[in-house]
Amino acid sequence: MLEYNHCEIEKKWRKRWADDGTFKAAKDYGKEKYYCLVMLPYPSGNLHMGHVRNYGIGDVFARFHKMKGKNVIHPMGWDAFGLPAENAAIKNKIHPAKWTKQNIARMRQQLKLLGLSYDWDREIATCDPEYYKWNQYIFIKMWEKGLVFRKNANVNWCPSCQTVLANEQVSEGKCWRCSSITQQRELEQWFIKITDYADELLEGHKYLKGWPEQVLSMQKNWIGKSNGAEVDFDIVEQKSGGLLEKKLKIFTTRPDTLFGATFMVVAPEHEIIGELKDKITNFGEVEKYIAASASKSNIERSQSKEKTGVRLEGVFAVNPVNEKTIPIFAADYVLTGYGTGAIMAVPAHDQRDYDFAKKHGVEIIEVIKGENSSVAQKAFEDEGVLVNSRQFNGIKTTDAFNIVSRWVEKRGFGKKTINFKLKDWLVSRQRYWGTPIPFIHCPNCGCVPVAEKDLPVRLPEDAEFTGSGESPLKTSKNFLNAKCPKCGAPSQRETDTMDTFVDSSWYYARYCDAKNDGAPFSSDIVNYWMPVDQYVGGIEHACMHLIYSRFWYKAMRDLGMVKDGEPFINLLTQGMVTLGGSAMSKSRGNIVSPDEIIEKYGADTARLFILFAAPPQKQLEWSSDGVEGCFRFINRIWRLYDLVNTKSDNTPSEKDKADLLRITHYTIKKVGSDIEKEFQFNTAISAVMELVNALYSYKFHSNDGGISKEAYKAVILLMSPFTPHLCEEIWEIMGNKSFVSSASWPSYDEKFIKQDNVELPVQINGKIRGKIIVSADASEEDVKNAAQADEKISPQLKDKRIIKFIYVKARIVTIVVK
RNA sequence: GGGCGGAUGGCGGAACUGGCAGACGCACAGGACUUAAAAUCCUGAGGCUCGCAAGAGCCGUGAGGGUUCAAUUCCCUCUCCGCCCACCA
Repeated sequence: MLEYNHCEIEKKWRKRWADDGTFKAAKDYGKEKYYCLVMLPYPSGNLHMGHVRNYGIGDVFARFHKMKGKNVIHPMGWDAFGLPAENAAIKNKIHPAKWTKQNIARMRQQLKLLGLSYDWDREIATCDPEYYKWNQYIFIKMWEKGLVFRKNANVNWCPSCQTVLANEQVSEGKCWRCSSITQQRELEQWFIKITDYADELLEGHKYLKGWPEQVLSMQKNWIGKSNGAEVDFDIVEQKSGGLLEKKLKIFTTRPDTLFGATFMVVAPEHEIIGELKDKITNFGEVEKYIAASASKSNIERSQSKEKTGVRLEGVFAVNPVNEKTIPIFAADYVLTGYGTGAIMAVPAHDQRDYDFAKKHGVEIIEVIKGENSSVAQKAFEDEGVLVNSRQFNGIKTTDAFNIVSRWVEKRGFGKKTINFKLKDWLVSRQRYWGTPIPFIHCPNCGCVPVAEKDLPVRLPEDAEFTGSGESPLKTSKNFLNAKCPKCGAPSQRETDTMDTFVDSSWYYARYCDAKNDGAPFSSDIVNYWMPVDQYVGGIEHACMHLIYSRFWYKAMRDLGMVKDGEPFINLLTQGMVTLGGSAMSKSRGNIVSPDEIIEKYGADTARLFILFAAPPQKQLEWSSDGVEGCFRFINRIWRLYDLVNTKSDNTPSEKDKADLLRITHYTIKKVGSDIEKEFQFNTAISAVMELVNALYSYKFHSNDGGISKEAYKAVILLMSPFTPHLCEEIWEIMGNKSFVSSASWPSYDEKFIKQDNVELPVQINGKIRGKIIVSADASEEDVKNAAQADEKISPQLKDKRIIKFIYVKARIVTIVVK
């Protein structure tokens, strides 16, 4: 056979696969399906080793299950909207669409070089109107269902550029372009009511059996369900002593500590401060504090050790359980976005309240007593028994939660309630390169959705990208001016665009029916392919993308578009490929491109190497050490063809043949289970290496009745998901007319794997003292006799008494002596 | 501060459910082939001590303790590293 020429071989099979349509998903909806999905890339411009790993892993699953006889769908597309394109437009005066299309062309080329088994007919780019039309369509459907609403929210604002900045464009509180100090500014924004699904998102975890525990736990924290109570506190004016109509509603997870509430804290943004303006005697001071905390970034606010705050003089709250009047503070350690934005402070049993109370000289009352507990130095946050709590004294904290909240509820000043950390999804962006939100603002009718027949609302091509002033969409008169769909009055279009997480929340469904121009997809087709059988992507998407998608799918179900509620049944979160400790990314500038390796060694080597280097879930610090080893292994497989077909004068014994048969069948079993169950591609590959090593040391290739030829055939089949071009070439040389990619995965027979005799280590008092060979199904008595008779073991037992004899079947013999 | 992971030779990593730690590969060393080199094939190897050698003994999975005939694996305490969240009441 000729020398292994990766260039020619890989080129040849890329073309053959494309011409043949080998990887097109069949429209045979009666067949068992397998949906293999990899997270679609952002077209940053260049593939890096992290991509190779991600798509290499996906490709192994897709190819493996195709060989297992399933109808596989394995699509690819581009998450093509987003900020970098717009930044490039501002910096380099290139239109975002052009920049994005160039990048896609380049990266598609690189992906194709890797020989990934995609059905390219289903390729999508989220920036195409044919795709984002359906973002708009579904968005309007959600709006009709009451899932979309508008309210005010803060954005980062650069006063010098007069523009809204993304978090990413703000570093250390300064604008990325002009370094001005940024401000917070309130704008009316679009939201999606993901909180309606908070409970279901949590409950749905029980269906996600194939998800890593780590991701489920991260999502659980993110959704952050907590049981507690809302309690109303009356407010009195100090001067008149009169009760005000206004009440202060707080959320607490510790209603059992109500008697220990000695002050109240509201977030600086809390509306009650304005409402009590006339009653607060130090309002000037309070305003100053509010302004000071507004200028702090969230990070500053959260990192400050010091608990700052200001007392609202002239008003008091009344603790409803004991009618005590207690002071009210405004302090920025309380967040406006969580609960009611106000808390009752129980300094004895919450460290943050304790610190604040010490600083501002507020009373600390102990209401929970634990064993040797004391609140002299710090808060006591553990469980205990209620004290100083009137009729509840002596009750355990574990019971008190319910007892106290029921009592509060009966008395009418509060109720049990559930709170989530999960907030509604702010989906509007004041940017150009995203899906236009399809609404029109009419002076008569208000905010009106664009009629379905007029979708998509296309991005205008004449927008200007200066980086300053309002959103580029506002610079296009053609875009901006429109007629009201209801009354026809001259109106203006909404100029906000959608968060790109919208695009990636349902792309997997579009892949199933990617060319549909009458609907986002046909429900029947999606219901055949979905849910995704194996999703592969980075752990960094554990919370945002993987929660938004789950939500979106449930919302589509409630819109009658799909039948189930969970889009991804199994999830593999692959570890990042890092360089210098951080993930490869264009913005960090630590990209290692696969180009050089592909050119020098070929795509098969690149794929094999990244999968062999570590198990898929593990973080991997990049190093090219070992690439040569993988290339060598590929060459070893290549040359093995000649060796296996070489005439030999040696005749194998029955044992030689049985040994080769055993390792062959064992390897088939091992590789299949490593791919399917363990996700351990590195050990799957090393198992094949061992089989190849065994074939090299085997001396009877032509005289064994075809056993070694079968073993070699197994090597080619088992390696084909990892190094497909190489295996196709050898498969053809072996005389096969069809593709190895479409061949059946080999099967194994346990009867060949089972060994007649096993070697057992013999331990005496915890030390290995010898080895014996016994029949695999020998009885404990037989093993004991064999061990005692062994020439190395028997001297060790002399003059000793055997206390214990343990035989772990086919593993180890342990003797304990005295 | 909270949550979730992780730590094994010079390096990447392996070890089923508590059962021979270091599979497989890299790097390294020696040998064969070669005028020579590359490539290839074969062999060796965790550390320490003793021994010319065959071999023998001891130590060894981040540190310390525990359970067990037996611990990389289970329990307790601690250190370091990574990721996510971050004053969540």
